[in-house]
Amino acid sequence: MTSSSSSDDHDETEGGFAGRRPTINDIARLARVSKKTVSRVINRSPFVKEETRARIEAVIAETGYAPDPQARGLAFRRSFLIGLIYDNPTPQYVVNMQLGILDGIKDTGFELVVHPCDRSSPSFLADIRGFIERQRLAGVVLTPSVSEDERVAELLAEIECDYIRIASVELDAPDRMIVSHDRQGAAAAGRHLAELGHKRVGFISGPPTFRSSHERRAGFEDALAAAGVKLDPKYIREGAYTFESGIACAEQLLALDPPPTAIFAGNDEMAAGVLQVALRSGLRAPEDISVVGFDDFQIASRLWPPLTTVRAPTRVTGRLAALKLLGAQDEAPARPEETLPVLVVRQSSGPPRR
Amino acid sequence: MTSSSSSDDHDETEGGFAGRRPTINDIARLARVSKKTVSRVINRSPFVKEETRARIEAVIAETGYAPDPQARGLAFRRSFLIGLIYDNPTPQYVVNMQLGILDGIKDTGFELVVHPCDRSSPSFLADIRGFIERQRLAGVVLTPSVSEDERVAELLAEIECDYIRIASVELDAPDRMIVSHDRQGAAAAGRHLAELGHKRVGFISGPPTFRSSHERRAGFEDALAAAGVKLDPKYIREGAYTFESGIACAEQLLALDPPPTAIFAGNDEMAAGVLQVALRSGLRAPEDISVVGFDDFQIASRLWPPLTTVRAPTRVTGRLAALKLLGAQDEAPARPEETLPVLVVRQSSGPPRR
DNA sequence: CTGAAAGCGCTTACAG
DNA sequence: CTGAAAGCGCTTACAG
Repeated sequence: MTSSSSSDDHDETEGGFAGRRPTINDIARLARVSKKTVSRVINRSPFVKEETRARIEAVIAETGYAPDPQARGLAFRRSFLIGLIYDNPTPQYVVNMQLGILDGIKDTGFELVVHPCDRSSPSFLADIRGFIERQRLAGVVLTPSVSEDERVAELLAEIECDYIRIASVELDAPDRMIVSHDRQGAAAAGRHLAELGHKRVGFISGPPTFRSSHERRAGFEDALAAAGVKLDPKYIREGAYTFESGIACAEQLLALDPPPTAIFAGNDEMAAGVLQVALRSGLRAPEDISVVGFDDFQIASRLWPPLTTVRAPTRVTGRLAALKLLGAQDEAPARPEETLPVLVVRQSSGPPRR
Repeated sequence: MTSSSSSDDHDETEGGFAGRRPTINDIARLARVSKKTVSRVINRSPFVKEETRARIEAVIAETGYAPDPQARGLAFRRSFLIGLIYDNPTPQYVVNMQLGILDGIKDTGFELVVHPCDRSSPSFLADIRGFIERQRLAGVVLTPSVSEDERVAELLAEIECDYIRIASVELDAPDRMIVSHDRQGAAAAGRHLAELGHKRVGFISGPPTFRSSHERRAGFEDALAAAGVKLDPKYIREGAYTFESGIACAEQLLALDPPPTAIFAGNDEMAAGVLQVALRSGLRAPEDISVVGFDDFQIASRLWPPLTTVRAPTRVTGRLAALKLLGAQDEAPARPEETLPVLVVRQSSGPPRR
């Protein structure tokens, strides 16, 4: 036995590499193959004899070997990082989305890098480009409203960065899109209010720059119409998806004569504004005014009365986006019902007084 | 001129590298130095002649060159990634902390990788270890309550990973700690209620497993005592920093005879529970019961009445943690007042009825 | 089905 | 103050 022929009489199982982690060379030597063959196993090449593969995998398991993502990335000219690009004021959306993406990349060796940005900044596009090119990202997930910006999509196509756009309408090729079903969620809110017997119904939309604003209005309006209730333009206001805009719009709507008996706000933040105005004015919900929101973020159940709202499956959406980005949609398919928004009826909605 | 002596008659300014980004070799060639010297400039070595440095920096600026973090990381045996490790149910805390860390690493070439974890999982420590070693993280920021787990600190020391612990008490060496001043924030809440004239004051603590629970209680109790108000044990309940626990504790406190005229909850979530119980019971705040929270997250101003609370400078704390981790505290020092919690008086607190 | 050579874009010793 | 050589831990051609 020459001194170089083997060293497996040393303790080279887990933690036995003199404090350093095993590398592909260690695995190759222990399994008596070239590192190229170990590489084939790592990358799931089909061109490896079953027996060889088994031997290599045994050594990998025994040593706890994990390939170095930086070295792989350097050779691949592409990192194992997924970027989440967003410009969203709602922390809970961001956190839920992150959790979902993390669900999707779990045990794949990919990691999530977060990148908030400012769509109104002059360096908006240059920032995104720099971020992606510098890190050689494997791909990015775009959430509204960044996802709705065609300049971003064009940029990503130009620099050949894989991406998934999450939006309420199909803005791109199906394999680059996750469509959230805002329209259906808003329709559930419309049916709910119609079923309760409301005729004078108010609506506070999000800003027109968000596609979801239009989708939620359309779903709501269609569902009302289907139940024979007309959404009167005089009961419609344009908000900005913010608490403050909810307050301003609610003040206007509740000052009308006659006022609406119910208000559907485009998101929970604005619904919170409606409730605050109502309570401040001495109105009671739902006796004097029914209020329905959209999102079902934590705030919804903390308000008084607890808010009837539409729960969007943000985390599931994030997981699906990650799986699609990694081309692994089939691995953990979501049940269809998991991807649909669902109406959560709490105490802020009830029949109109008369 | 030999064919290899120079090629700067080609267009090799920004975007002129035939679609590829410039590398250290391109810069070295254009600046007529070795790549080692370019490397010295990148790494701010003092041993470069000023004239040489200027020439290299000019070429870097002209070409838009940015060193590849993966290649640097591979050579350094350490990535340019900062990990945020947390087990925290409050989305807004997480998002604010992320924003702060991103503030701190802006333009440094480092990126933020998020890693939520479950402190109660049997693989908790192994997960963290795997995450750090696999990615060769440059360092991690730990937030409560992960930051308070000595096993985590020991693990990080063992694998020689730099870390910063954010906690309400000095648990570690100063250069590894960012101390949040929970005690002072809670004291402001205590002074506020004492000044309003409350004598029968209730307190709902966070879970004993969080150091902040003790700090907030101590600060509150001390401030009351200084004002001659005793915090009677019968008005103290142990919550869990959750909305539900706030409800449960409030139900108990408000059922006492006589009930407290004011309640300080250890965080906004529990304060929201207190307000919900009060409103549900037909009590009015602040006329029948004053309520004060801690955090000033979005929910605070959405509640009815808007919640008096203590605003913690989470984002600033995150920035300071990142700067400390990168050893650049001096670069953008925070003004001391930026790092202190501040009482935000809204409408949920007022003088007791009698 | 398997491997030896060259290379990804940087840095660390080591010289000078 | 500057550089040539070797190496970080992988993968991509290219052979066989």
